Amino acid sequence: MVRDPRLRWPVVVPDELSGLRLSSVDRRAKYLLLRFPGMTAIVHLGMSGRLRVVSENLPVGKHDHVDFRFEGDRVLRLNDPRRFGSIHFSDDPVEAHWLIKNLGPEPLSRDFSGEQMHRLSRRRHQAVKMFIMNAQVVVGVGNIYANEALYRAGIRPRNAAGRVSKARYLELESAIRSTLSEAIEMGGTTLRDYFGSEGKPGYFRQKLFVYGREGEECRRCSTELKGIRLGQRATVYCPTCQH
DNA sequence: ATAGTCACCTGAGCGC
DNA sequence: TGCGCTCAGGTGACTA
Repeated sequence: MVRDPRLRWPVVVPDELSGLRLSSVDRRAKYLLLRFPGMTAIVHLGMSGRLRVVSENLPVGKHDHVDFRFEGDRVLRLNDPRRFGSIHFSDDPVEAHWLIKNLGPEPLSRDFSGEQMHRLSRRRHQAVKMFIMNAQVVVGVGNIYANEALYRAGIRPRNAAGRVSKARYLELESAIRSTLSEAIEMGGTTLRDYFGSEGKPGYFRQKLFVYGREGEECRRCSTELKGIRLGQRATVYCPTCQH
């Protein structure tokens, strides 16, 4: 039941969804895949989206845009203040969906490698930070984790992707893996008003080396961390530890 | 084809 | 207390 269809794209629910039983929930990149027989809901939470299972009697709150109604009185309720999220439905295999089909490898899978990043990056002048935030290269690396991974790998964000050596891409691969694994372990990163599924903050913020620390001292060498903008996104690095 | 910019949206935070 | 401004972020669309 769509209360307000105005998410990133207008929400359109196919009639055939009615009566289907949710069979499983998967994930691809930052998309949640709610699998129904013959139909998949592709849900992105954007920046501020939350899904909660509540009673249908729970008063509808501000920004409660969509309800998936289930048996009994339970509903899966989407709340998304900033409306950067989205919901699509596909009765074809999701791998063929336009949002999914061009996505790069999962960063925690064996399909992801520094080797491949190196190969893909040849002759590219784009900044390496933008390169690893490109979902066709690897998925799941947003602004915060791109900053952190580059710090861990000792690479300057502004370096041209095509000039980063294979050895450094191998470093970067493990930096991305460790950064994301640890962040997941700690429940993600809470900044400002952004909270996790239980309404609790993510504690990875305490382990950030550079993100949000512009002007503060590098935890490793005490150099003042430098802030720049890259692709219109906040970028922070240590001029001493990262080259 | 690649690279860079724009746009979407709301609430937090800040200066006055 | 309130007003207005800036910023944050994911990612497709657009421009050059």
